[in-house]
Amino acid sequence: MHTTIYLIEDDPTIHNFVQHTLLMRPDWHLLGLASTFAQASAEAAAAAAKVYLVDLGLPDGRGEDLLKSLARSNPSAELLVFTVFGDESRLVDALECGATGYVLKGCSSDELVAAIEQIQEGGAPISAMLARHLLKRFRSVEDSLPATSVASLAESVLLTDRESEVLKLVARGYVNKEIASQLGVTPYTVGSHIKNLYKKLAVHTRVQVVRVALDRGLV
Amino acid sequence: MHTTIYLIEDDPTIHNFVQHTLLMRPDWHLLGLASTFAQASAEAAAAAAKVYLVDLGLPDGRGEDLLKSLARSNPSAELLVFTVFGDESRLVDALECGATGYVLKGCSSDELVAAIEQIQEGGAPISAMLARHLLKRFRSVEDSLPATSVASLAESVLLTDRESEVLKLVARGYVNKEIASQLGVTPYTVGSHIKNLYKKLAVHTRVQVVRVALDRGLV
DNA sequence: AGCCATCTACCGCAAACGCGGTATGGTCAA
DNA sequence: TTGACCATACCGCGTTTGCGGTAGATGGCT
Repeated sequence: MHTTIYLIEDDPTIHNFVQHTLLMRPDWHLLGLASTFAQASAEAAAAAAKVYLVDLGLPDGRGEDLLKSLARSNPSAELLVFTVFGDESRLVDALECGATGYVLKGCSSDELVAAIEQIQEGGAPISAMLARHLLKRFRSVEDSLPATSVASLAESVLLTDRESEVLKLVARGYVNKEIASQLGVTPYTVGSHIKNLYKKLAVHTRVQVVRVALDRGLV
Repeated sequence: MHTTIYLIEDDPTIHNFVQHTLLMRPDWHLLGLASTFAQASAEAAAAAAKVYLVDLGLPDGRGEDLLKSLARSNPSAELLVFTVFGDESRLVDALECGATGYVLKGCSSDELVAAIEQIQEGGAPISAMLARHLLKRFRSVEDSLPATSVASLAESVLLTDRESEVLKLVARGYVNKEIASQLGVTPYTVGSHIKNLYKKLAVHTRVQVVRVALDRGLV
């Protein structure tokens, strides 16, 4: 079935992931892409896609506001939110703003495809993934062995020992210099670990790291 | 009883608070004061005070390290930690480093005096205050009517509506610009509220704000 | 009417952070 | 032995924070 998709997302990693995923479904077409709130405001509605993938964490505006205006201007479109572990509170806001489902950053390509299919069929890809999310907390690791054909972001949510350690200290409120002296390394190194944590967790600030840490029971 | 005290703390608000408090006990003498880790390392041990009040959040070093060295150099001294709501995790570290008690930032002068008395008598002012801390969560406000003669920090932990709102949003991971557009004010205003929050809560970073928000069940 | 708390807004400055790099050495498995 | 992964360390650059001010507008309380 001929489905058109529009992506609103600032993170290039996600761009690649989505484009990669769409290779699995040649009948789906990525109509366009906006990297900023401004661009999305100007172009997204006119694209008239059937499915909008909307990131909440744009650099220059709130994804929630985009959802609201898209819900008004394109009432027949399906709005799918791109979100992260630990964003439940923002998510409910987003659902109130017109989203009918969400996709976790860190999901596999299969999951993204499934979510888009569900939403096309009138479903709301919410509870299934939320269940999956809750499940993840009570499960250690092994279940997602190399079964996915496309490089997924899911693989990158496995943190190294050092990263977990740094994550814990960040969540406790230490600044980089303190963490460094506590671990006996330089602040540069701590910065590197945090940088990698951000990539893996798809977050951009330390407070968001705290929320992930809470989700994982590391505090 | 002639007691000598040495204060290690960078926050001038706390300096004033302690000096004010010591007016209540003319027989107690503030031997000296260090505002930085460096100064404390150089001068604190030589002061040979009976009681050391040590802040954990020095700008240029970890209070925990000071505790360790003081415990070695001045084994007969009593080490009292200055800490904040939400610092329980750091606190246990501190206790392992040689502290025998702690004082909450935000306590009243009476409480500080009581803690110092307790520690002098060989007690460990820990569980009593922890109990008090837990109690505070399940109690709304009225109990600390103008009974304390000295301006205490306790009065300042009462947040305004707007501040609570901002606190919640900070804890959810929003950056100032997002909070501003969400509340319909400028980022400057958000900055002002956060500035006041920091003063009231005696913290210095947003992650520490998250911990306070958790303590108060605001997330 | 005066006072005080609150919310708002702005400024400048220093520090910390976020993000893009690059690079080296160690370990471990293919 | 050749990758890979990891931990470490460093740099530059732009943005955001943290913190010190000041100040107008409002609304309530005395």
